[in-house]
Amino acid sequence: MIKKIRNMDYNQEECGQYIKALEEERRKILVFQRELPLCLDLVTQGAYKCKIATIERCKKEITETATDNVYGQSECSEQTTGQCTPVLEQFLTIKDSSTFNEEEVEEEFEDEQGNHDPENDSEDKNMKSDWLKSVQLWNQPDPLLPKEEQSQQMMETVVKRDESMREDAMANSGERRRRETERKQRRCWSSQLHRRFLNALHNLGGPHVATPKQIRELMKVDGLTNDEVKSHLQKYRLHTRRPSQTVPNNGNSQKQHFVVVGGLWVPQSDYSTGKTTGRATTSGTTTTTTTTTTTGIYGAMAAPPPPQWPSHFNFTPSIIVEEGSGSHSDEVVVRCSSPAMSSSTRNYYVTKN
DNA sequence: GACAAAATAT
DNA sequence: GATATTTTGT
Repeated sequence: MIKKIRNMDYNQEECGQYIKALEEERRKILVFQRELPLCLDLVTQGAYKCKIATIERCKKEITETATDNVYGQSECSEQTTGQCTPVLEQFLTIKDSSTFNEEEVEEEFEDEQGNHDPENDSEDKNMKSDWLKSVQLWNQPDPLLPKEEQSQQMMETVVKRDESMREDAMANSGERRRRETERKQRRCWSSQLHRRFLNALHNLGGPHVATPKQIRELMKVDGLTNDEVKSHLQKYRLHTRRPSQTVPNNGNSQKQHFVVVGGLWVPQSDYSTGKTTGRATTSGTTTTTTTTTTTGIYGAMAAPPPPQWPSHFNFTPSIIVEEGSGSHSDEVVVRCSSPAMSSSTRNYYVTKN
């Protein structure tokens, strides 16, 4: 008897381990459920069937044990039930664990999504029962139907189930993707930050020589990422690139004018107002194109800036002053906390002098 | 809807 | 790292 129970426990343990392993694999595959829906299906089924098998075996064993007890009497009536109870518990927990694991997986999603809608629970359960129903349909085809139709039905069920699973997987992965690819908060390039950027750019020999990484390192701004610098640099390069002749700038006295200082576009107002100190001397790359008159300004420039770009910045001489100063403060880092503040430079490139 | 900035993908 | 594309805010 005890031997029997031990044997049973052993089998359960063995099967439990197997289930555990299957579920582990299932969890792993779940990550690739979109690519491997069938694998997931197989593993899930494997675990499920294994559980069912264990449950059935346990039932059988229990029945046998009960029968033994009834007829074999005394021996271990209390002990046996005492030992059988955990089996029952295990039986229950197995079932629980089967549902639990699905829920666990879902919880993982929910955790990632961060929003768990309790109203959907009933729906989930319905869906689960549907899933189980389909399994049942699978295993127990309508006895009234002829064989071909049964197999047809089975196939349909399989296909349907496959499709629904794939759809689920798609939906989940889509949801997951949406979560994963949630956009980071926009970085606002304050004038100060941009100044640092320009400064670094200048130190590195101009926008076409400097690399994002170098720039970032030179800027020494906490939390600033390569990507951000890269993006900014791209925009900068784009805007400082030689534009196609037709700059709708002519006669627009509203627009600010710019000059090239050391390969950097600087508003003429800043550069020509005598604010520019000390610069002009450094590296060989420094080509100070002196300012011209308001009208001829772009003619002297290698690449006139687009009407919009730097006009939002105040290219103050502090570009040079900050040079080499190892100090960096977080104050230059501005995160657009509210949507209203984000995006347009019109709003957030404010001079902080 | 156009546009620009910033983020993200290739 | 450079460039293209997408998303986002105005």
